[in-house]
Amino acid sequence: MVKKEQVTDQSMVTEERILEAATKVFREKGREGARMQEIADAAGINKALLHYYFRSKDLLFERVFIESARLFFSRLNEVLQGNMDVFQKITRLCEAYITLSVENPFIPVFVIGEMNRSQDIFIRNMFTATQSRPDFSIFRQQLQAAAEAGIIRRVAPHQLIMNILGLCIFPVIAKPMMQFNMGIGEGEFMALMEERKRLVPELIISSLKIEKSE
Amino acid sequence: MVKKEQVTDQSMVTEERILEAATKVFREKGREGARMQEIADAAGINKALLHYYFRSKDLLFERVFIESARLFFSRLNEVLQGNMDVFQKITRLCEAYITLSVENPFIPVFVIGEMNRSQDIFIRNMFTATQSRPDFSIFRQQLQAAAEAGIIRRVAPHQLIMNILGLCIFPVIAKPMMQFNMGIGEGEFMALMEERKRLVPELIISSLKIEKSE
DNA sequence: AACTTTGTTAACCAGATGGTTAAACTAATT
DNA sequence: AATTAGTTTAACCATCTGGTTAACAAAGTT
Repeated sequence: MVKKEQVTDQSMVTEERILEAATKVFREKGREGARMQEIADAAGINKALLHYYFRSKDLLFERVFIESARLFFSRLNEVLQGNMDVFQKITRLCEAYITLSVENPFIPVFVIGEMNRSQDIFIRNMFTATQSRPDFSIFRQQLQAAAEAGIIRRVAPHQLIMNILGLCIFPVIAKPMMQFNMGIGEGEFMALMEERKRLVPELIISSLKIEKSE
Repeated sequence: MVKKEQVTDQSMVTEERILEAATKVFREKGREGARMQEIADAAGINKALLHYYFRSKDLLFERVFIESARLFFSRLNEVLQGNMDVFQKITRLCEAYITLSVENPFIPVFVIGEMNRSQDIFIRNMFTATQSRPDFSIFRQQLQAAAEAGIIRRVAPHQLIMNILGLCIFPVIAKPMMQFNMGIGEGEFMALMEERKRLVPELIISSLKIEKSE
C-alpha cells in the first residue's frame, strides 16, 4: 500500500499553530531575520518539531510567503473579475487595496521586501508554483473598450496600474518613513488613509476623463 | 596632548573602500543578511580591519544607512527649497525623484525596507541624528498661497506628498513584482519609467486644477 | 497484549558569525 | 638605529543557528 500522508486532528492543530507563529515571525523579521527557535517558541513547541512538520526553514518560509501573496492577490482578483463598469471597478479596486493594506500592512511590506531581497530565482520559482498572480486581462479589455467608445482617454494600462498600486499601497509600505517625516501619529495616519479611499479613485478617474476640446 | 585621530592618506583610502563595499553589500542583503566577511572580501581586506575602522556591524550599518538616506533626501530638498512656482516645482520634484530612484534603485528599497524591519528605536535614533529629513515647509506655504489666490484647488499637503512619492517611488520599489506580474523586461520597464517623468507631473497638476464651475 | 505508526522532546552537532587578541609590518620621527 | 604611532594580518573564541539523532509517549492495529 502506498504510504499516504495521514492528517490527524492533532497534526492539523499543531501544523496550524506553527504556521500562525511562523507567519507572524517571518513578517516581522523577514526571511533572514527570523529564527527557527523564535518560531518554535511562538508556537509553544520544540524546535525539532518544526523540522518534523516542515523539513527546512526555506520550505516553511515558502509556505508562509505563498499564503501571504495569495491572500493579497486573490482579493484583488475578485474585484478585477467583477462585473462592473470601468469607473466603478477602479473605485472598488482602490478601496479594496487600501483597506487590505491598512488592515494587514505586513503583507505588502513582506512580499515586496522579500521579492527585492532575493534577486535569485528563489522567489520567482515559488511564485510560479502558485496561481496567485493577479489577472488584469478583463480590466484591460474594459479600458480599451471604454477608450474606443470615447468614454475615457486612451492610456497605457501598465501606467494606470502602477498609478493605482503606488497611490494605494505605497503609503502603507513607507508608513514609518511617512510618520517620521511628517511628524504624525497613528490616529492621524489612519485618518489620512481613510480619506484616501475617496481621494485616490477620484484622482485616477479624473485623470481618465477626456478634457474639453481646447 | 590630546590623542587626535589622525587621518592619513592610506587610512582614508581604506575607509572609503570599506564604505563602498559595505554600502553595496548592505543594500543588496539588508542589515541582517549582510555578513562582515562578505564586506571584508568585497573591500579586499581582512575582517579584523573592518572592526578596526568601524567598531561593530551596527556602527558600520549606521554610517551606510545615514549616507544612503541623506543622498536620497538631500536632492529632494534642493528642489523643495528652489525658487519656482508651484507647478514647476511639482514637475521638477517628480522628475528628480524618478530619475534618482531609477538610477539608484537600491536606495529607496534599502531605506524603506530597513525602516520597516526594525520597529525598535534603532533606525529612528540614527535618523534623528542626521539632518537628512526633507523640509516641506516652503512647498507647503506655496501650496497654501496658490490655493488662496485661486490658482489651485485646496488640498491636504500630506495627501499630495503621499501621491507624489507613491507615483514616483513605488514602481521602483515594486519593480520585481511589477516585472513579474506584467511580464515585462528591463528595457520595457525603463521605457515606462521614462514616460512617467512626463505622465506623473501631468497627473498631479491636473488634479490641482480647479474644475469649471458646474 | 504485542506491534506499528505518528507526534514530541532533550541533547547534540557542525558550521557560520560577530568580535577579539596579539603579533607583525610600515612609515615617519627622534 | 631606535622609538613611536598607525596599519594589517592570522589565529582564535564564544555564541548562535539550522538541522539531526535517538529515545520516548500516545494512539491506533492486529
